[in-house]
Amino acid sequence: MPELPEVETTLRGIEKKILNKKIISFVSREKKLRWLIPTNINKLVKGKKINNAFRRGKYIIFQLDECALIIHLGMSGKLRVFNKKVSPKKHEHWDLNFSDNWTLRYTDIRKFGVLDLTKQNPLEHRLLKDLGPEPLGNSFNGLYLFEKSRKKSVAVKQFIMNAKIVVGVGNIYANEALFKAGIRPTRQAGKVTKNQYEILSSKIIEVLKEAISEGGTTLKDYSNAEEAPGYFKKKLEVYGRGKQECFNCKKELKEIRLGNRSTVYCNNCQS
DNA sequence: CTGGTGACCTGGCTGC
DNA sequence: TGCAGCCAGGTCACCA
Repeated sequence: MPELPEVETTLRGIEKKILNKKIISFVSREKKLRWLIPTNINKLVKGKKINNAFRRGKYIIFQLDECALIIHLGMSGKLRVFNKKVSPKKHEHWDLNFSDNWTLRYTDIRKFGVLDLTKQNPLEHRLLKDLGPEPLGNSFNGLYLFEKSRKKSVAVKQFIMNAKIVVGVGNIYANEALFKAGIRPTRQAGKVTKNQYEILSSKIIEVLKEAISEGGTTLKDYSNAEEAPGYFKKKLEVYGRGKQECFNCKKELKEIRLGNRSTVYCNNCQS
């Protein structure tokens, strides 16, 4: 499901309902998502509160006293909050229950998501320690991409989707940003010029910010913490539009597979 | 090191 | 209607 804007939207939707409230229980109905869910979570979070909730890349982190929960939504994960008794349905894998009767519930059809607990600094966790800069942070820019990409033969689309280079750019927004920047996704990363990386970095930022302001992109089943869809889909220019006409030049958009991901671009507008 | 592929899961859609 | 095959917002593990 979710790229950075969807994770950000989810976090904004849940945080005010869960911060600084006493946790009465953690309940899991599934042993394993992408990896095993630690069996000691309830013991370690019960009676504590979430002091801080933040996003790093596509991970959501809840910082408690002496431990942190690390959450990733995978392809189909969702978090939502509610304050009435709702019995869990299929694929609703875990709940965090608070003393004021609010519940945070995780749903994930495909179980590619992650739930882990660490007593260390969560940013040093094995899944987080090698992540690249935040695209909406101040260390991300065209010069950074240019320098990181020298001598790399990988396609520029796979390059910007690599979380060790920059976090949060998934398939939808990679396609969109490359279209806006006029760069063909198949170009070797090391052959994209500094000037083009300046444009590309600003388009990545632009498309992510706009998607956040629209509440993310709902293709099939993404919904935020209040179960509302995102509206960015209406603004997609290439993703999901293979063989349709380019909004810019009216020629037919090409759809190929790159690194096993569907990739759409305009052969005329992107070079 | 790098790039490429398979793996993890479930469900929806397409086409025979 | 049935069923096989393909596809999906991610990303890690493993191979050459």
